[in-house]
Amino acid sequence: MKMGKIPAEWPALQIELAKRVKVEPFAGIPALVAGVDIAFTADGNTAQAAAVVYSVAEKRIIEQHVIRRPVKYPYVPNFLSFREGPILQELIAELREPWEVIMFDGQGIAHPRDCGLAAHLGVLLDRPAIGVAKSRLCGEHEEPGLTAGSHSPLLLDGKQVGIALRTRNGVKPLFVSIGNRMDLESARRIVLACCKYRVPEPTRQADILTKRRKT
DNA sequence: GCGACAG
DNA sequence: ATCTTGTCGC
Repeated sequence: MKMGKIPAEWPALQIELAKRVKVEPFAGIPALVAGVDIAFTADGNTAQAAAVVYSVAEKRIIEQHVIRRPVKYPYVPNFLSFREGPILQELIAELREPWEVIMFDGQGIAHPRDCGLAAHLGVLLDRPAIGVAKSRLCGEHEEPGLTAGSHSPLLLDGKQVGIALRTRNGVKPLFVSIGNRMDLESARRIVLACCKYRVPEPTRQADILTKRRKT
C-alpha cells in the first residue's frame, strides 16, 4: 500500500463519470437491495470487503460474500472510490441474486466533482445506486427534525446534492445522495424502507461481515 | 496561512 | 477506517 500523491488523471476521470450519472425515479420499493462495505486491518495493509443481498419483504439477508485483498492506496478525501472501488467491483460481480438497487457506505453525487463512491461505481455498473454516508464530506445543511424520516437538504454551491436524513428517532442523521439511475426522493424512500436501525440493513449487515475474522 | 476532510 | 472498557440510557 504505497503512493502518497494522487494520479493526475483521477480528477478528470471523476468529472467524466459524473456526466454519466442518470437521474430518474425508481418505481416503488425494490425487493432485493445489495449492500457493500470494507474494513481494514490495524496495519492498514489488508482490506476485508463484504457484499450482501437483502430481501426487503423478508427483512433478511439472502446472499453474502466476503473477500480479502491487499490495500493499494491510502485514504485521501474525495478519492475514496479509487481505494475501495476495485475491491468492491470484484465482490459485486460474485452476487447471484437479482438485486435491483445497491447501497454504498459513502457519498453519491454529494462530492466536490459530483463523483463520490456510489456515483463512481453506480456509473461503472450502470445500475441503480445510492450513497449512504454516516458523516458529511461537503455541503451545508440544517439540522433535520428529531423524528425518524425527518430530513433537510444538503446544499453545495446553492444546489441540492443530497439530504441529511434522520433514519430513526433521535439518532445522528445519515447523508443520502443518489449514485445512479435514481432520484433523491426514491433514494430516501428506499433507505427508510431498509432501516431497522440507524444504518440501513444492506450496508449494516455488510459492515458486520466485514469485521468478522480476518484470518 | 487556517480549517475541513466519505472511509 | 482503526486504537479501546466501561458505562449511561431507552
